[in-house]
Amino acid sequence: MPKQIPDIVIGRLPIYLRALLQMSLEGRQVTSSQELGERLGISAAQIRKDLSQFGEFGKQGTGYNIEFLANQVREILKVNRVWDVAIVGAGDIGRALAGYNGFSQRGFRISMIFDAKPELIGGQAGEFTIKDSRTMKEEIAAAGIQMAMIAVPATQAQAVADQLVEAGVRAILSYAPVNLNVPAGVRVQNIDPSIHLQRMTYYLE
Amino acid sequence: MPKQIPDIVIGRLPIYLRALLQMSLEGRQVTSSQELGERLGISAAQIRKDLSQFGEFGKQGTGYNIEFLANQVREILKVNRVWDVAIVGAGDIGRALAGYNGFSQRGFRISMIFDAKPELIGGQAGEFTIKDSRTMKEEIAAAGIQMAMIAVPATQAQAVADQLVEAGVRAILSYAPVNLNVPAGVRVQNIDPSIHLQRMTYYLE
DNA sequence: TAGATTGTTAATCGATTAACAATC
DNA sequence: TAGATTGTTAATCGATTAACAATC
Repeated sequence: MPKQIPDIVIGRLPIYLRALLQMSLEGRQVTSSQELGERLGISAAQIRKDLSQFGEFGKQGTGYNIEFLANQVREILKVNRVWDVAIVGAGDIGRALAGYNGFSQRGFRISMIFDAKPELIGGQAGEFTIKDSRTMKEEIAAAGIQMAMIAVPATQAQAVADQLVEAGVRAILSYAPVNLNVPAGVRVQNIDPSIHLQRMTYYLE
Repeated sequence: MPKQIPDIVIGRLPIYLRALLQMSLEGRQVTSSQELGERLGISAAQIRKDLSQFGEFGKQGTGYNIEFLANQVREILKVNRVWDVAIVGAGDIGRALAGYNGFSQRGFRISMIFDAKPELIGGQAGEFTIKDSRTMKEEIAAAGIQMAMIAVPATQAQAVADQLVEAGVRAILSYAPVNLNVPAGVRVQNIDPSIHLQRMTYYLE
């Protein structure tokens, strides 16, 4: 059995990766846990500890080669490959996601978009033709797609999630402002701007 | 000095509130820490512990009155009032946010939207006229706005954040895929779909 | 009353930090 | 070599859970 890595550590790796990519864009070759920590507001010790769960990626005295470390983190996170992602819902958010070109550099490729509204089906969203969500389950299953983003109204989200799970999806990023219940083995991440705003008002006057 | 509440507790309160609102919509009057916990995948003990940081909101033997508890949580989070929020960036995401009607029930009101592109300035985004971002700092300061959402390209985000801080904004929800550095006392939340997706691929095969 | 559920304490569990030998 | 920084251990800190008296 492989060593059990805390989920909170997994959650920080994408942040590290994003910072490494930015440093790389700035033309930097090498960094240190201290520098990375200062940029991210995370302690240097924590960064070293997190990375040490997976191997030894640095050199004493000099730090980490940025390109090398980025590749290692990509490998750990399994984003050194391309994941097909389905979008469900072709409203404002679904279309914004379909047109977003930031996914490809990060390991993802939008592969289908679905909606239930007859007036949207057959229309365009980014470079995709919007498909009928009645065919969703079989198309996703046939394509072997494991990841999906939900951008449908709150009232529809649970039903969509259920169908996605039946189709074999095991990772869901939901923009619907409701809690989704899924079986063990299926991961869910939520994006709800109101929730994020409400996390901050407590500290305001 | 008021008791110091862990940020992780504050982070769960909006989740509780959202679940309470949903129960309320379902016509329910009363719930228990156990029921709430089952819906959210959180232990009942944790919910009781979290709430007990702020007061005694339940009744032994019966549980919590949903409407009452929701109001208490709103008060704790300070979303029993309306917060004006500025949007910076009128691309796909900014316009989706400007047109989103879910904010008003959750304590927020979009009040302005800005962009730097001449061809967008003066145009419409939802019910708003897009303003010139050169006037952003003074308009936000004049209106006393404390919250903003950033929906500009990654390359612009830090400069925008700096201006927002200068204008008096103290809570920023950023959709730009970069880490923002802000002074102490300013809170930042990030929404980056790639980061959320990358948090899940580790668990896939 | 009997049953249910809270609020809270103490115990457990897990995450973060400090410190430093190893070494580039 | 001297200085810097890693990887790792042990100590600290903080969060979660279990358990139960209080009480509705």
